Amino acid sequence: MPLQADHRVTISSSAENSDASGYVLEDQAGHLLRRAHQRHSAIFQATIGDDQLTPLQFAALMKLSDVAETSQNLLGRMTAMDAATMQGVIKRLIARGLIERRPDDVDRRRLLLTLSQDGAKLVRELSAHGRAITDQTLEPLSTSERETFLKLLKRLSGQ
Amino acid sequence: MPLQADHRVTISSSAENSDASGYVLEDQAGHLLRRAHQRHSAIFQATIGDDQLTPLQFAALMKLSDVAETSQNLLGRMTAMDAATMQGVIKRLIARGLIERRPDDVDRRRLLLTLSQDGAKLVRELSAHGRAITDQTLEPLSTSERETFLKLLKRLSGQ
DNA sequence: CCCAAATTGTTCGTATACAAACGATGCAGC
DNA sequence: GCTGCATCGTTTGTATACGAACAATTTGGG
Repeated sequence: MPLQADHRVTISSSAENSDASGYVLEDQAGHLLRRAHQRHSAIFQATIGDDQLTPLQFAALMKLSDVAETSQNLLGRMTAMDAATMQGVIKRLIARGLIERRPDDVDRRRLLLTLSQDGAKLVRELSAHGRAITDQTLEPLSTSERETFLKLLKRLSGQ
Repeated sequence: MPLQADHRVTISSSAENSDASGYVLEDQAGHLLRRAHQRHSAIFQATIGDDQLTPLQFAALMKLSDVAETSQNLLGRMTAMDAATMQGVIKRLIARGLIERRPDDVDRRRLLLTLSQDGAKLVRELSAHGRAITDQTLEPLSTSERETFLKLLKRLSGQ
């Protein structure tokens, strides 16, 4: 059986018969969430205005600007990062001088984190970019569709 | 200022004033997409019935069962994986004996991929699990909400 | 007072995710 | 026929993502 020209794709007989397995990748929630997330990451990278900053680092900084000081573990839980991931994100933010860390006098297992002055400054500078990123991510939707989408997405986020 | 008991969280004054920066992490599309995707990955891991299989590998297998044979590059594009990622996923699927690879006689830059017999068998066995995963991911939504959500999510996926 | 269980944070290993660079190959235009 | 550009796949490096294991510390119950 010769392969088709150009793309070299051969459709299997089950696909020709309206996909007998009933599994269309393009319709699966997981696949679509991944793609939507990838598109969001690309918008973030193009819009944030600091090519050393990643979405996770930005989330940690923004949450720290809300709470002023918190433990590393709690920051991870507030930003949906597990302990190993949090450790790496914190390490890079400290290396950039954007946050500071001190042991908790009361519970010596804990480390307490705060924004440094540079971190606070960056947060003030990039907050508007953060909102623009969300806006651009949701750009294909009308105002009421955005509301509906976010409401449903929150229910799927386990929060 | 003494830290609060238990969680050691101090709310910054901007947060007390209804979050002056206007950036609430929990309301951002990017954050919510990430959490929804994490929840999906956890459901996948718990439901797929093969703890050596990852969502990306499963997607590649399911797409290959549709198309019978295709190039590595095209498979990557059909499953939203870039070339470097695809290379790693393919390597692991070949190592498990689930797919086979041969050079394209017509265009020697290309490699052509197909499911092996073991891969085809695994696809038959796990297709239903794949549909169950999507079902469980969308479980918090009613039927009409699912339809609405997927429609909107597709628009945000760039497809 | 002791001990088991839990919590916090680090490290390791594996799997994406993707930009950038590179080599091999193909193609179109001159 | 040659060349520039594009495509394909690999490799490298960095950043998550997360399970598992470990050490240090805390806590509550016996």
